[in-house]
Amino acid sequence: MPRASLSRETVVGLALRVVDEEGPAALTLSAVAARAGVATPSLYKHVRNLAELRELLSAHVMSEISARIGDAVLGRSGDEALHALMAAWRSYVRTHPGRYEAMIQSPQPGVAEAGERLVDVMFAALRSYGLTDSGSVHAVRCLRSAVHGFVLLEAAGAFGLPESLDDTYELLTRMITAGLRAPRP
Amino acid sequence: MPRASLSRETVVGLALRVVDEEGPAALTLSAVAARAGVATPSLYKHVRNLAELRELLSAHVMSEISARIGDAVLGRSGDEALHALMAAWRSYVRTHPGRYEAMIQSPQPGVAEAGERLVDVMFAALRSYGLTDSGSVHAVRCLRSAVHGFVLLEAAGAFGLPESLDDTYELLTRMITAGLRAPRP
DNA sequence: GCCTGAAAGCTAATGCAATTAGCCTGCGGG
DNA sequence: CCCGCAGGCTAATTGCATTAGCTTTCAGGC
Repeated sequence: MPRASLSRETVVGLALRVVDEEGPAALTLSAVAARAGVATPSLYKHVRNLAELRELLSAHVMSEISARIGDAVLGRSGDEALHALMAAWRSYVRTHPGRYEAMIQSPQPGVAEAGERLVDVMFAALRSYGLTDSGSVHAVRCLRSAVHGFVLLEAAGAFGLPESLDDTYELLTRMITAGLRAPRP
Repeated sequence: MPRASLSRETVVGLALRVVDEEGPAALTLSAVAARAGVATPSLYKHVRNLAELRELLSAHVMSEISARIGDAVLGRSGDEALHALMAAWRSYVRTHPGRYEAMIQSPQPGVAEAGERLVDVMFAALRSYGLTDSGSVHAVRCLRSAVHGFVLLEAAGAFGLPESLDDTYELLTRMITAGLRAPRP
C-alpha cells in the first residue's frame, strides 16, 4: 500500500480536530483536506463522501463516550454507579462539546451499533436496582433522556441564570436514583 | 407597497412547510423560493440571509411551543400541571418533529427571547411545589433537560426496543414530580 | 537492480446553493 | 397623469461536494 500518509483513521482524526476547534458546522471535506495538506478530492480515496465521514465521526465519538462511561462505572454499583456514569458523561461533553454536537446530527446506521455498548453499560449500572427486564428498559431510556438533554442544553449555553449547574446536575442525578428506588405505581 | 404576494411571514411559513415535509436539512433558500414560485434572490427582499431565516423559524417554533404548553397548563397546578406540560411538549414534537429539530440548531439570539416565555410557564407550573427561588431554577432546568432529551431521542428514533414509549414517558414524568416533592438532601 | 500494477494523490470539470449587484416594473399617492 | 420604490428578475461570483481521468510512487516478483 503505497504513500500511506493518510488513512481512514487519520482522516477521522483530522475531522475530530476540526469539530473540536471550529464546531460541527465547520466540518467540510475542504477543511479536513486543508489540515491533511492534501487536495479535497484525495479524501475520496479514504471515505466515500461527506456523509460517510460524518457517520464515522459519530461512531467514533459514541465509542469514546461508551469507553469513558464504562471505565467510570467499573467496580461500582447502585447509586454510586449511576452517579459515576452521569458524571463521566457530562464531563466528556464539557471537554468536547463540538464532538457531541457533531455526533447527534449524523444518521443512525453505524452510530446505533456503537451506541449499543453505551446502553449495555447503562443496563449494567442499573442491575443492582433489581428492576424487571422491561423496567430496566424504561429506566435506561429515562436516564439517557435526562443526561442527553442536560448536556446538550449545557453545551448550547442554554442555561443563562447564575445558579450552579453542578447543583442542578446533582438534583437531576438524585431524581433519577430516587425514581429507580420508588415503588411501582 | 407593491406586489405584496410575499412577506417575511409568508417566507417563514413556507420554510416551516419545508422542514415539516422534508426535514431540517432540506431547508435551503432555493427550496423556499421554489415553493413561493419565485427566484431565489427575491427572498433577500424579505430576509437578510439563510441564517436569519433559520433564526426566525426557530423563534416561531419556540413561540408555538410556549403557546401550546401555556394553554395546557392553564387552570392546573401541582403534578397535574407538570403532567399536562410534559404531555403537551411531547405532543408538539411528535406532531412536528422536523420543526423541533430545525429549532435547536439555530444560534441563540432571537430564540432565547421566545424561550423565556416557556421558562416562565415552567416556573408557573412549579409554583405550587413551594420551592425556593433557586430551587425553582434547578427544578426548571431538570424538567427542561429531561423533556428535551426524551423528545429529541424519540424524534430521532433512538429508542429501538418494543417497550411502550408512553410508559417510559410516564415514568420520566413521575421521576420529575416525585423529585420535586422529595426532601432537600 | 528493473518492471509492473494498484494505491493514493492530483487537476479539471460539473452542479448546486448562497450571496451580491444592478436592472425593470407595477402601482399607490400626489 | 406621473413618480418613487417595493418587490421581483437576471447575471455573475464564490465555495463546497462530487466525478472522471491522469500521474506518481512503491511493494514485490523477476
